[in-house]
Amino acid sequence: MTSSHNREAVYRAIADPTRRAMLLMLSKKESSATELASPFDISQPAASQHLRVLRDAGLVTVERKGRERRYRLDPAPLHDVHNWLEHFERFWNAKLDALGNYLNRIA
Amino acid sequence: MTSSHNREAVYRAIADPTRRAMLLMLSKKESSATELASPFDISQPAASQHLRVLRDAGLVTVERKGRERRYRLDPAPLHDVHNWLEHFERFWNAKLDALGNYLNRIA
DNA sequence: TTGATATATAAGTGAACACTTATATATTGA
DNA sequence: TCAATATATAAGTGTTCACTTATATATCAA
Repeated sequence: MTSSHNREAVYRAIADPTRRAMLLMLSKKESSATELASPFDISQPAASQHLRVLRDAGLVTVERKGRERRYRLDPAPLHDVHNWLEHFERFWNAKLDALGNYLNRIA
Repeated sequence: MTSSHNREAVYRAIADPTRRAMLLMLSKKESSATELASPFDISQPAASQHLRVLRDAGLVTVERKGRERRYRLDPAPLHDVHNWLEHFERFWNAKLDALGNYLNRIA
């Protein structure tokens, strides 16, 4: 169980606002497919397809529970994105520093 | 100049590996379009189109310099992505904590 | 001025995307 | 057993994407 997920798939998965919202919902509580679909004005299959993309990206796990599927967040793949972003962190820190300096100068 | 950039555009921009690599290049040094295109096995217009997407997302700025265009990173829009990711940070911290506990237990 | 260089835009193409309706499958409860 | 519920998959469609070649524009250098 190498937890090997396509690194590309994560970026693709979070590129869609509906899927990002679903992930946010799952960060609050695990949910059924129906619950995850309910806030969105899309058909049930459309929601199911979004959940599939999230599954393929390794961002959620599913467990059958009666006739429901309980979806649970697996945030691990998001770590890749976070790590990538860290390459840029010093830049916006620098910008904020520059702003801070400027504010100090005029204050 | 409200620096208002489409929030969606950022996620779309970083969804492509070539564009992510370009952003990484620009985090090292500002570069011309040709320099940015050179590592990739794509046509000059394809690279130019990628740069356009990055521009539209507000991730780069351009300055004409003779017959070159100097591209410079503007990491600000990435902050949105970073902020969004922070909703999940506690989860992977929790996971790492659990791992840490486990390691402590067996060590 | 003319040719080379740097870059962008236009137009076209195939693949991927997000969605739909229709249908299949499994589970529950009457 | 049968109808309702929960979900996934299949098939089709219009849009977006990443790419190509062709072309336009601006600058530089001879």
